[in-house]
Amino acid sequence: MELSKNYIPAATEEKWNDHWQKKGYFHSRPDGRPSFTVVIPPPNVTGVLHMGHTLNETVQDILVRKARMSGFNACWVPGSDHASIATEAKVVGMLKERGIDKNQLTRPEFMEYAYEWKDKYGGIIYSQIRRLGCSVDWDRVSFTMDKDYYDAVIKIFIDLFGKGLIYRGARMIHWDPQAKTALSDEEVEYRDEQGKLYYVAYPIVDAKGKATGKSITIATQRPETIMGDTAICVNPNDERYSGLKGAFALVPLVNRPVPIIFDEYVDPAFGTGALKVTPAHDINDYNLGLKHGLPIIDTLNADGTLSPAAEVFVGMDRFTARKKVVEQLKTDGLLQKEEEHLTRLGFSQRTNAVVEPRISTQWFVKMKELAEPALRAVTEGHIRIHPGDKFLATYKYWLENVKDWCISRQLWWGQQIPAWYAPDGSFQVAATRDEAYAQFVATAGSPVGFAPDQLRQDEDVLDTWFSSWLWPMEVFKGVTDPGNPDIRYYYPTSVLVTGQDIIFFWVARMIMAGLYCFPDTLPMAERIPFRDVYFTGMVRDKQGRKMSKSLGNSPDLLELIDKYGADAVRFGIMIASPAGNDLLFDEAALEQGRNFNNKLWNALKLVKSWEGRQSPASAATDTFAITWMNSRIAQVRHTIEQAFTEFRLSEALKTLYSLIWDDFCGWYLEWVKPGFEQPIDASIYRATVGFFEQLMQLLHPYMPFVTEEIYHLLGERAEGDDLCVLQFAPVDAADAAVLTEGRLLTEAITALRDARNKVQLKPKEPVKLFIQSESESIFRRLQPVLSRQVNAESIDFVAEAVAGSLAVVAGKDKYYIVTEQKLDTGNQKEELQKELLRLKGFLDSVNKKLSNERFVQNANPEVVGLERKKKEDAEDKIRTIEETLATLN
RNA sequence: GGAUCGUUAGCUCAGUUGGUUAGAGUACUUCCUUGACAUGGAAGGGGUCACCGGUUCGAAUCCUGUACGAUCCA
Repeated sequence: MELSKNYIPAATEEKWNDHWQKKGYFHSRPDGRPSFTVVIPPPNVTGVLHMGHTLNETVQDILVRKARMSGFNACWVPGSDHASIATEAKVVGMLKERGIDKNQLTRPEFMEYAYEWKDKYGGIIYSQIRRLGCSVDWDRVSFTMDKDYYDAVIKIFIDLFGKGLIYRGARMIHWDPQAKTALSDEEVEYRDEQGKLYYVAYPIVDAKGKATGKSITIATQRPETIMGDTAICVNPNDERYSGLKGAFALVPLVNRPVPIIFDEYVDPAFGTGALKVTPAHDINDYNLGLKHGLPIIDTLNADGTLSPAAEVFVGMDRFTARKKVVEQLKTDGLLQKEEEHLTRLGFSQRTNAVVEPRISTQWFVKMKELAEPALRAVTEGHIRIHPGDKFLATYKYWLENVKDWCISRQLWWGQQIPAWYAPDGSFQVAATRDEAYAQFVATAGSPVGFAPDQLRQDEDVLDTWFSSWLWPMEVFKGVTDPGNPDIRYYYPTSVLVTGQDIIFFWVARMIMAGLYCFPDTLPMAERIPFRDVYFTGMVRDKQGRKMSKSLGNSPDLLELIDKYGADAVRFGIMIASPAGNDLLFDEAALEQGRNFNNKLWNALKLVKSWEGRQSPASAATDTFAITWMNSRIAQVRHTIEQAFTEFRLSEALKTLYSLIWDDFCGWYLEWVKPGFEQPIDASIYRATVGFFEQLMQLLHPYMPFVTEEIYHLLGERAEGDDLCVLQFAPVDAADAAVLTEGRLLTEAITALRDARNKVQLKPKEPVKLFIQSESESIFRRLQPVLSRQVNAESIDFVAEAVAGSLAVVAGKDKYYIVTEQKLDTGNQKEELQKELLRLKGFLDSVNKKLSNERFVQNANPEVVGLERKKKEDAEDKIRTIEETLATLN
């Protein structure tokens, strides 16, 4: 078969995806093997995979494929979440384009459109996961709005409510005026914005409302909330205002007298030291209001326009109203000055609207009781956070300071809250209307004065995270069908791979939910949702900026795969991705991946070209290359195994890359390569194919397509003999002596090539080589390889310098190159003298250490021994160079 | 403002409990196109490990502080 000049990924990727799937390799069902379970962090249905996902999915696939090839029953569950705010916004947008107003639709009608949207766009994510080569179990795709999943969410809600862990109440919450819904604390992103501080004078009046002619000046960033003021507050220790006890201030624009109150909360140094108190629109003011018994005047509507309570500018948007209020204050002569002010504003994570603090009746989860065991699960080591517990402190801090979780959202796309209201406003929590009615009857103890169909279900839905926190359990039906064979086999899952940005949103809450769902009679180790959490870093662009839609700096995954191939994309993102650190995404890394594919491909071409010209195996064949390659592979496999246990996947890949490129392609293949059109010994050919297969197997988790392709091209495979399920052989022990000899050989080759290079001796020009060494017997074994690698037509061993030769020193050995070419050897002496100087400096430093009594006394005996060895080596090398220099004079 | 982490070659990063005069990749320089691969080969140059001080026989590594940067939280 003719192999193409370069590797063409597109030709193989689809083929192997189909093959693996047809074979059902990625489908898992419980059996006698240990399980290795991973649940995908569900990307939401609205989106496409960005580079952050790509990194996450690649890491998971590497772990899963490695486990699948290592005796585990690997199960990777794919899925997506319904992303209630984001999806609803998209659906509303779609409706708008069709000229439909959401408010004119019934809830079921809206849901129909939402599902239509989900069916159309929800699949994009899955096709991308497939293109990337992810070995997920497609028979287990889960979605947070699936029937069972929906039921699970409702069940947990009812359960938590029954235990008093969910309550309904009026609190100050974060309000998204664009999506017109409440948000949890975590859904608010704070950013610094340049704003203005307005200094406004409030006339002072006495208790009877009579003007005193004086005024008090406050500084505010939000003049549009002035109409909601119900007090002015100053610090009791602030002497400037001590005369105002019992006085009142007149709120501008609405002329309402409000009391002047005193509280140490106020910072006298900020602004004027006087604070306007607007309990309806600021969390701190709200708390002040509670403390001082102030009335609450809510001057904003749900959509962020001014409400009738504002009295002025009613119906106007809050930001327009701000300008209008400022104008009016100017007209009234109450605006004293404006100054620039840097302020931190909260934005809705989903709609980017400026969030309003708002008092609202919502549903909350009590977090304290859930947080305590979740904290213990980590601090007691049942769950390990990687890398290096970098996030342990963050995790602890959040759990120790956690506030109640607002879980109701004023949306339709999501699980509708199972609370049923009677006409009098009282409610029962139950899965169905009938159950709720029965509960009303049971609670009343007598017939109630209304019919079941008069019950009204709560209009609101639950926060998406209130469904995704059940993910590791419910993808195996652990909530709706507890104790089923799947949940018993796959739970706890093995490792969770995710971004550090959702440590609170998701990771912490999953741990809470996992511990809550299983009875605490079970040991904690069986209740936790996963044993290891691996946080990947953030993917940034070349300049270190976050990748974001607004910057447009996030590349399109499918385009990258088209351009470089899925394997190269996986390689590029992994090689640049030190454990847990942010990675600067640069297409140059993908190029490196593509080049690596090509290198593998060309090595394949070379090996395949030998297939047809094997000569019968002969015992006399030199096998140093084979012994050495064997040991190198064993050595690297140890390193890789160790790296995997520590989730240092990038490092493992680097090691493997170097083993394949440098050792296998760079050295080994050159060492066993037959001469032009010469036959190759059959045993060497077989060994070479065997090494190649092993290397492809090791690389497979990282680059599944090209390795599977090469594995099949290397030889005829029986049905079902596929790399992706080929089990790893036990790791051999590496032979240290052979590795040392290998180093001696490669160092000799490099030194001799360097010497040739420096005297402009063409590679094609053959030389006679003489070696003066105490390791003669080793060199005799290495002779065939060495002579070919440095183009020596003969190698002889000598006891002293060869006259008229080019002398080369490498380590403790001396080499003499003899050629008929006229050589300019002028630099040779200088080079040696430079090296001599370096070595002498080194020897000095070693001697200094060894002559220091305290070092010899205090240091570890092994370390002292090492220093003595260094001293001897350095002295040997110095002697070698000096002897050589002497012959040059 | 608080907390956490970081600062090593032009760039991106390794450097595991302190112990060879600090390593990769990439970029750069020189040479090499006939037989796997120029998406390549052979070789080379490049770092007082942010800064100050301390602990130690010995510090990129441990400690105090400074500067700068990042992230999270308020």
